[in-house]
Amino acid sequence: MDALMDKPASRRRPRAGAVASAEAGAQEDLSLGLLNSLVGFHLRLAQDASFRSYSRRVGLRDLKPGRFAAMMVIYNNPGVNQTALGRAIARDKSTVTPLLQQLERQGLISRSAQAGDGRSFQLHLTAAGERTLHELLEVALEHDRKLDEIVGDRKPDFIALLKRIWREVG
Amino acid sequence: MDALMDKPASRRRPRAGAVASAEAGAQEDLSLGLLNSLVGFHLRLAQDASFRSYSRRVGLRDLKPGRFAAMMVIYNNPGVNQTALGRAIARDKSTVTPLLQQLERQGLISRSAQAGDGRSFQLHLTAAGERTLHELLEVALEHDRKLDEIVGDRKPDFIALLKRIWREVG
DNA sequence: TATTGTTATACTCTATAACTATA
DNA sequence: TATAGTTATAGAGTATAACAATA
Repeated sequence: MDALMDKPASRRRPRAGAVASAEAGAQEDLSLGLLNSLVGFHLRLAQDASFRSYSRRVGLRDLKPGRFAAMMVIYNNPGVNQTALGRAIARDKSTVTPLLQQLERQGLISRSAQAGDGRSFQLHLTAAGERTLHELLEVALEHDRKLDEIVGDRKPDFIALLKRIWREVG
Repeated sequence: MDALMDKPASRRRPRAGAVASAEAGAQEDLSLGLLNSLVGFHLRLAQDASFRSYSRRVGLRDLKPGRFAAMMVIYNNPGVNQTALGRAIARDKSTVTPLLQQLERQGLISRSAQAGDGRSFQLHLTAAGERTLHELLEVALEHDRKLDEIVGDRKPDFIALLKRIWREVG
């Protein structure tokens, strides 16, 4: 198993400061070793970069990815309840509650009692919510267009892989 | 732009409870609409799933992905300083500090003053650190093997895409 | 008993800004 | 002035567990 621990021999004990003094663009200068071949590591960095980029774009108009996803699901599944929504976006119901409370306070969604079941709410977007979603969608698509440029025609394949990871690794 | 907002007509106003009553495996039952074609959304879910899976595996032995990545970089770049390390793993130096303090307290890394520059530390793994990294690496590889199964021979391509996202979208 | 939603609580990760000490 | 590292602080996001109302 020691092959796992191999690192470039020339790096074993570099003269002091050789690596440490690399300043700008350091991430290219540093060796990542095996880290470089781990899907999980790159998944983390890519997601991180994508998230930050989206946040920057959407920044002024407030609203974060989690809320955007929630609104999309409500839009596409009017009347859905909180628990099912949570499952759809892979978040616990206790995470969903404050999210929806905020959206409701902002007048973007409505929560109405369900006829048959007194425990659930039916979730709907308000007119204002649809307008907001519309704007957010444009920002999201603009952001994703940037990703599209990178992914190109491998996009369907790429998304299929990400879906399988989500479903099979979780 | 209204094509953006299209949703399945049959879902426009489902009879009450139709969607909300879907319980197990709800994420397949709910329509994600355009969300489904956004790279960013799937990136988020896939990363999330991968992270949770890794945490579960490594759980008992403590230590999270961020720390693992830091140890890998130190291992592969002995003598690196904290700022450069931060850049390599895409984290601010103020995020790196407590991380390294903990690793030092646990005897996994050493921080020694640098000859030429009194401001920097040189980071090295201790013998215990190398042993721990070795174990963690096995867990990480085991985890990544699961991802490998999914990605298959598209792995180089897949990683290349993730890297480009990280570098170009950030 | 099981489920929906709420709350209390706590934890992890992260960054910004202000600081010290060096350069 | 500029850089390395630390600290104080704050904020996002999340989950677990206990709970009330309802099924």
